[in-house]
Amino acid sequence: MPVSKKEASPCPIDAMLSVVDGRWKGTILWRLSNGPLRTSELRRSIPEMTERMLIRHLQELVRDGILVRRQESSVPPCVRYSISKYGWTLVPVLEVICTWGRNHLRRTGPACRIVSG
Amino acid sequence: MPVSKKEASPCPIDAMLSVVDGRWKGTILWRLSNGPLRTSELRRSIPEMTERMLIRHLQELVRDGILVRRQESSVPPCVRYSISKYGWTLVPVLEVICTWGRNHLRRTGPACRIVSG
DNA sequence: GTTCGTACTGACAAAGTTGTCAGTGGAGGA
DNA sequence: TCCTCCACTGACAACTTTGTCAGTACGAAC
Repeated sequence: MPVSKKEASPCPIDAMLSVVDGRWKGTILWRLSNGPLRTSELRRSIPEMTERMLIRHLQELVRDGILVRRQESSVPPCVRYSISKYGWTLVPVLEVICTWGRNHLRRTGPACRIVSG
Repeated sequence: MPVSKKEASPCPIDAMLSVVDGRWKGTILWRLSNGPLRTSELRRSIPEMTERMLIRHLQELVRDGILVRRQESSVPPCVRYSISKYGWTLVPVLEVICTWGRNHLRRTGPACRIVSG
């Protein structure tokens, strides 16, 4: 069940976009850029997102090497997601994207609720 | 008939991605970053893309203010698309995306055919 | 006078993404 | 005992995006 639509593309732009693309991936990465979070913490911090989609996106980000999944073998289970070393190379790119997007919103839409809020 | 899926989102990352997202938008922008092109020139330069999709993406990019459409009132019609002044602010962002993507492909996939080719 | 090229539109099918719902197993609380 | 929490899976419906096909108007080439 892939979440990102693109099959492997040889275009670097597509390749990059396929990593962050997905309805909630950007948001998830912003949340995690403040430090590791448990699955349920992430879910509660993005109430519009369903648990199903969260988990699907998390799995893809882990597959792409952007996130690390760490599980404490306890009951109830405790799984913590964090941005991997490789994932951190993506963060400055997201910042550039965000800067442009913020400016773009000033032309068209309302202020941001996710990043500056 | 929207091509980009996202309704207006207050998140700047989503806002930026909604502009470049779409199966062929990145490629179209790369082509046009070398100078204006006619519709048919663009179509021929990206043979995997159908004319229908090209036109839909072009219209969205014009709507978003990224491209400018200039029509010479001649027969047969001659329409030329170019990157707008505002659109040029997007190009450095695409370059950052491209750089990361190229590196990402080195971890996983083959070399690029669209940008470096 | 039939076909080609140009830049498009509309209707619709196919494919891809997201959302909904139910269910897993075991600890802990009422 | 029943219910909740935790992190997840599977089946499938709903929606979005992409692709296919036909058709428009006009002139020019053959």
